[in-house]
Amino acid sequence: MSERKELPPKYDPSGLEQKWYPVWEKGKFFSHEYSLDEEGKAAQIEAVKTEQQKSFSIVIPPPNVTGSLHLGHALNHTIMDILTRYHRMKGDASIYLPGMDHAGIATQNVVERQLAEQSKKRHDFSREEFEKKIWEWKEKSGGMITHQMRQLGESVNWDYERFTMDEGLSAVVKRVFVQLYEEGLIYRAERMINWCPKDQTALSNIEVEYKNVKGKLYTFQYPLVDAEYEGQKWLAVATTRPETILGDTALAVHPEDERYKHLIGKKARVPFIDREIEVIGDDYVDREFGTGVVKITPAHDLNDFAIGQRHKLPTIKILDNAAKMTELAGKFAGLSREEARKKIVAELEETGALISQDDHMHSVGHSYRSGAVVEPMISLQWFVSTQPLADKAIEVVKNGSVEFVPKRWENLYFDWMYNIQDWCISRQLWWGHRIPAYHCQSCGHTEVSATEIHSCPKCSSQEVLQDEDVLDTWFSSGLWPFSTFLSQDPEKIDHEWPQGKLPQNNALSMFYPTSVLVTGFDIIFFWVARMLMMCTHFMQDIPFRHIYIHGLVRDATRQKMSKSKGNVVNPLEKMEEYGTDAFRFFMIGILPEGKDIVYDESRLKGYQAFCNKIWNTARFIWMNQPSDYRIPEKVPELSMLDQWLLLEFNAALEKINSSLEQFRFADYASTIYEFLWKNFCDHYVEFAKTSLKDEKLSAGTLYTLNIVFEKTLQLLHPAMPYITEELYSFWPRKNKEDLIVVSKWPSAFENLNSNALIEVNEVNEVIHKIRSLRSNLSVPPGEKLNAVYCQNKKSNSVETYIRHIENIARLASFEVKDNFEGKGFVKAVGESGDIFLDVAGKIDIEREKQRIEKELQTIENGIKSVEGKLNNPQFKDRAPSELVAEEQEKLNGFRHKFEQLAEILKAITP
RNA sequence: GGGCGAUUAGCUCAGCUGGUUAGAGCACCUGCCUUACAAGCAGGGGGUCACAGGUUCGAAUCCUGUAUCGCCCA
Repeated sequence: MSERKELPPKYDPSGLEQKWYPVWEKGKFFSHEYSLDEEGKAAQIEAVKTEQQKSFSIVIPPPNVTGSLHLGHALNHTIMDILTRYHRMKGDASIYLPGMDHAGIATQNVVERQLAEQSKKRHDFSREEFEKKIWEWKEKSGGMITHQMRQLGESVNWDYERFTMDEGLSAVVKRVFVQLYEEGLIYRAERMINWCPKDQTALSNIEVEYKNVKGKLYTFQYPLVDAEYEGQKWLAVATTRPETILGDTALAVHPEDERYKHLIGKKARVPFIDREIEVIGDDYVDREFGTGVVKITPAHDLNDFAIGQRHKLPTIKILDNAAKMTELAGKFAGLSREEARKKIVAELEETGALISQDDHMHSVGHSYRSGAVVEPMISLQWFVSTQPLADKAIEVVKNGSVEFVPKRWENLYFDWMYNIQDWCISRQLWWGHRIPAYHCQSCGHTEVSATEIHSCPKCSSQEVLQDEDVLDTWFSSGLWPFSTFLSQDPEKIDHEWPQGKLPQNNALSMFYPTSVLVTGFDIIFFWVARMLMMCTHFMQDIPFRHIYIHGLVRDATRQKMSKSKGNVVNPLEKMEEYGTDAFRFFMIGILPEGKDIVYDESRLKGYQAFCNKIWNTARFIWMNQPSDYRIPEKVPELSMLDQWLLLEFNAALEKINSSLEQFRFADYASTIYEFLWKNFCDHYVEFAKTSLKDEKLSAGTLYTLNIVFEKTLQLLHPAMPYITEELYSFWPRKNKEDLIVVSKWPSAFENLNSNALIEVNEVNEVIHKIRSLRSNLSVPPGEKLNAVYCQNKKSNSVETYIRHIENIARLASFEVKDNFEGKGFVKAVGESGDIFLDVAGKIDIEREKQRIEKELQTIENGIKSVEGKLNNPQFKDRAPSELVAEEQEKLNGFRHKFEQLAEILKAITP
């Protein structure tokens, strides 16, 4: 007899992660270069997929290198890993590609803060020195996320790990920039942009978050020159930003505003500054707002800028890059915007020019990264001309090449795409991809080139300097779905691209387009839109087939989780507390369809209990079979009970397959939860306790227990990788050395008798009815009763499984008879027959009466509802005839049951 | 102001193409330490499907309106 290792008696998740992850990683089982051979054995194959093989690919939405995984990531990553593990087991050439983006501002901030601790600043170093410091930091501390990803069990291919600043990806960025420039889709110009005074850089529109802020609406006198309004020499003007008065270049009124239209063309004088400006008419002005007169500061307000352009107004820049007042602000020069506002309001008040100041809620732009109030400014920056790119990106979603799941997120996408504005891509940072443009100091020519330039191609001057700015991080993230694969061969990029040919390689042809992008809706503009624009343009093909959008994880009170609120949950802590498997299952188990997710830890506890249940199920099987047991190659004879479980397994498998194909993860989780707990444990294992003692049944039972449990582990594996790998290693299957991670996804059992479902359901009903009666009548659990069963329709199972019923329902005897009358028996009416239970002297008649009355009520409701339908002549005419027949059948059933129950009620009433 | 979504049991949610006596998990109540599991087993209670109309033989499901809540854009 061969020795077998002992299955530990208690489920203990700790240690499973450390045990299995290195095995998977070192064995390269996450690599598509591993696949299954014909016998289902893991084998190494070439890195080229076979003809028949499908491919499945996911590139990670690159997390920020300074970050760590929060619950949102944990959810996101669990979903991606489930999909990848599922497709890998199905035999698809699968890759889940990991990596991070360089997060320009955030990373630079981290290192600047470190320098600040040593009382140093970025500018104390050269650009090269500073970049070197960031790389050092990245090597040392940037690995937080990869550590967490291993803990979470993510089956990513680490050989393909990418970073947006890698050599290969940087080469792609350069080539892309040059090509877009040559196509006229990148330009440099002075435009109104969003400026973050704290980080001292331009931002794109979507990096600005508008928040409603309590401010004040100041109304003050604006002096008129050679004009009057209602006998006064001034106009009342309202503003939320009095400090911008100094940069005013016009006053504006609505051209049809009867109050003011006669003033159009007249002059006003800017307070504090001796400058005359004109009163103009523009229908942008809202007559209802404030006094109906607005001041126009084209240099510091987006709308004012637009008006300024229409009316050819000068722009006067009164704020500098640090949001301090410039020389043009006269005596206020050097003050911050906040100080200047205070002073100006105070002076207006002193001179009596301030009419009122009222509390006012208004929307103010803040930098998404620093939180500072963003200053709209005119500035020389680089832009992507997005319209032509957006047209293609809209088209591929319109024509169904790319599908959002759930579909309605398309609306948000289209809405944004249709109103897209040019994208400001230059950032005044040192960390990022430096713009490959060179400015000649002598002739002013700008040359854009992927290779370094040392002399001006126009005037041959040697004084050529590379542009100081770097590109928006999302410029490189937008290329991620193909740059990650293309960067396999950095040399190819430089050799082949300049010849006008987009380089190809194996990885690209195998994995592009990727299968699905998994992300939160808040990121649709950041990644989804940009990836679609850039990839569709450069690859002439979509970046991904599906975009699966999930909600945000909120706390139990539906608040967004944030550090400042202190309600963040650290996924790593929860994984340690409950086990990674329970945590992962929890993440998808609570995932509603297209809604935000409410974090409810009691569910997590519940899934830990589920892990325990899985473990104990394994132990039950383990303890009830010989130590040298092997699942036989030849299928033994299977009873109806066995076939019932196999049929239930098939049903669960089908539901699981379709759930995963349709990204319905909560359905996947609940299907397997229910199958294992209810069908397998509560019903089949209970039957098995009797079957195993029966010589005729035991072989089939052992086979069924083992084969179904093994396959159930496989179905569970994508969601719960660790416990399934651990238990699989104990399982008495054919190829003992194989790992579940590369095992073959189950297919349905064949050649089954579908009557098993009906027959075993009948057995289950009989058991349930007896138990229910016992409980309702308060029969003590130890009391063994006699029972008789009269079937409506003859079937074999009930008679075959008398012993099972006796054991499970705790009966002294269970007999099947054609008809039965007996004193002291209580009768229960079931769908498939009547049950008589001998409870002479043991029952509580009142309770039983109440129970029956209640049941009568339910049936009566049913009868009424069906009768209503059948008595309606229109129903009979218009409803499909099968349905009418079905309803008639139902009614007969109800009536029969009703009569019988009424009879029982009469019989037990003294 | 424009758009999107939600409202089903105490809580979190299923219910997909209209046909159930409206479901699940957790919570709750009752009984049980029955040698796989008390992180368990068995039994049970609990809902006018937000409201009002409409379409239909038939509505939780489709349409219109109202209310409340949430999100996005301005």
